[in-house]
Amino acid sequence: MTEPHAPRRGRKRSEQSRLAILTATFELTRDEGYRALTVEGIAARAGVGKQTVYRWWPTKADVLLEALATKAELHVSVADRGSFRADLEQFLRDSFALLGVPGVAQALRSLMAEAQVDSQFASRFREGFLDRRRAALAELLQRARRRGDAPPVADELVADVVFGVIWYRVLATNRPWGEADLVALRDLLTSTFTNPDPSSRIGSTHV
Amino acid sequence: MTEPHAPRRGRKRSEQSRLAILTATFELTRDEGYRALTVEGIAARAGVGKQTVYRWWPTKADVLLEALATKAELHVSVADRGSFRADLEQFLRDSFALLGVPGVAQALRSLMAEAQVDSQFASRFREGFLDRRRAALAELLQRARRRGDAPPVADELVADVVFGVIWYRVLATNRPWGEADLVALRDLLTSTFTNPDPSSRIGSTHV
DNA sequence: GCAAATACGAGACGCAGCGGTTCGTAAAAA
DNA sequence: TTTTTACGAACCGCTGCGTCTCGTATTTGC
Repeated sequence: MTEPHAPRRGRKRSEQSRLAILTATFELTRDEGYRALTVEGIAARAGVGKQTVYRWWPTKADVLLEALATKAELHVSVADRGSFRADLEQFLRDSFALLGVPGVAQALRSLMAEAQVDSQFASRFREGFLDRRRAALAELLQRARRRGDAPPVADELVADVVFGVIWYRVLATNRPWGEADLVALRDLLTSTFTNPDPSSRIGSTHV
Repeated sequence: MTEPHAPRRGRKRSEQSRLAILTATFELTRDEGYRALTVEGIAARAGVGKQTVYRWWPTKADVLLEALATKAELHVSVADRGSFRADLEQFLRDSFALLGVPGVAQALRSLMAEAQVDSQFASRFREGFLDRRRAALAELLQRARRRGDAPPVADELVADVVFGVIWYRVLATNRPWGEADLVALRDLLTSTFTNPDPSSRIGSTHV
C-alpha cells in the first residue's frame, strides 16, 4: 500500500521507524483526537524526522489508514457457518468487536471525515478499506445465492443496509451496540417477507 | 440558532451582511470544496470584515450549517398520505430531491466530516439537523403505529436503516439515486416478515 | 575497500489560515 | 446629543504545512 519503491542501492527503509510512525499515529489519534494529529507531532513522538513521514506517505490520513491495518485485525471471517443467517450474524459480530477495540472507531471516523474533504484520499480509503469490507460481505452473499438461502433482496441493498447502519451509528449517533441490535439487523435481512401491496410499483408518486 | 444576542441599544445586526456571509459560504463550499473554505475567504467574498463572521458564529462549520438551512428547503413533508408505505416513499423522495440540489450533498458531507473532528460542533449538528430529520421520520412511524400499519420492526431500526443507507451512499459510495433504490428500500421496510428460524432469538451465538 | 546511491534525524524556511485585537466610522436607542 | 453596539478594514502572534538543506548512516555495485 505504501511501497512504490524498489531500491537497488543505498540504505534500506527503516522498519523500526515505520512501525514507530504507525504506532505514534494510532495512539495520538486515539488519545488526542484527529484534530490534534499533526505530522510534526507524529514525527516527534516517533523520534523521527518529518521528512521520513513525508517520504513514505502522501498525507497523515494515509498514515492512519495503514496504522489501522497494522494495529487492528481487520480480517472478517468468511468461514462458512452453514447458513447465510449464521454467516451474517458472525459478520456483524466481528464488525462490532472491531469497533469495540479502543481507537478503532475513532480512527475510522477520522478517515471517513478526511475522505469527505480530500477526494484523492477518498479513493485510497475506498480501495484500502471500504471496498474490502464490501467484498467480504459480497462473498457471503454469493455463497448464499449458491446455497439458495440468500435474502430476497438485491445484494447491493443488503450491503448498503449493513454498512449504512453500522457507519451511521458510528458517525451520527455513537450509540453503543447491543446484542439486540445484532439480532434485529440480522432478522431484518434474513426473513422472507411478502409485499402487502404488489400493485404499487414504480411511479405511483401519490396514494 | 445564532442569536444569543438581544441588543437593547446601538447599531443593529446587518441582515445584508448576514445573508452575504451565508451565500458566500454556501457557494464557496459548493464550488471550491470545504477544504478551500476559510473564514478569511468567506469575509472577502461577502465584502465583510472577518470579525463580523466571528462575532456571530463559533466556527465556519456553523456558518455552513445555517447557510444550508437558508439556501435549501430542508422541510420534509409529513403530510398524511394514507399509509406508512406511501408516507415513507414520499419521505425518501423528498430526501433524494434535497440531495439533488447542487451544493447540498457537498455541504452535508462537509458538515458530517466536521462533526467527526469537532465534538462541540457535532452536538450542534445533531440538534440542528440530524435529530430534526429523525424526528420527522419518527412522526411518520408513530402515525403508522396508530393506524396499525407500522412495519414489524423497532422504530429505531427503521430510522437507522433509512438514514444509514442514505448517509452511507452519500459519504462512502456517491452512487446516484434511482427510482429502483427508492422502491427497494421502501419495500424492505414495509413488508410482512416471517422469520425462518424463530427459535434463534437472542443469545444463540452459534448455529 | 571504495564510491555511488539512498535513507536517516534534525532543523531551518516561507506560506497560509487561525483567532483575537485595534482602529475609525456608522447607525440606533436613551 | 450622548451612549452603545455593529460595521469594514487592517494588523498581530501563533501553529502547522510542505519543502529544503544539512551532516550522518547504511547498503549495493564496482
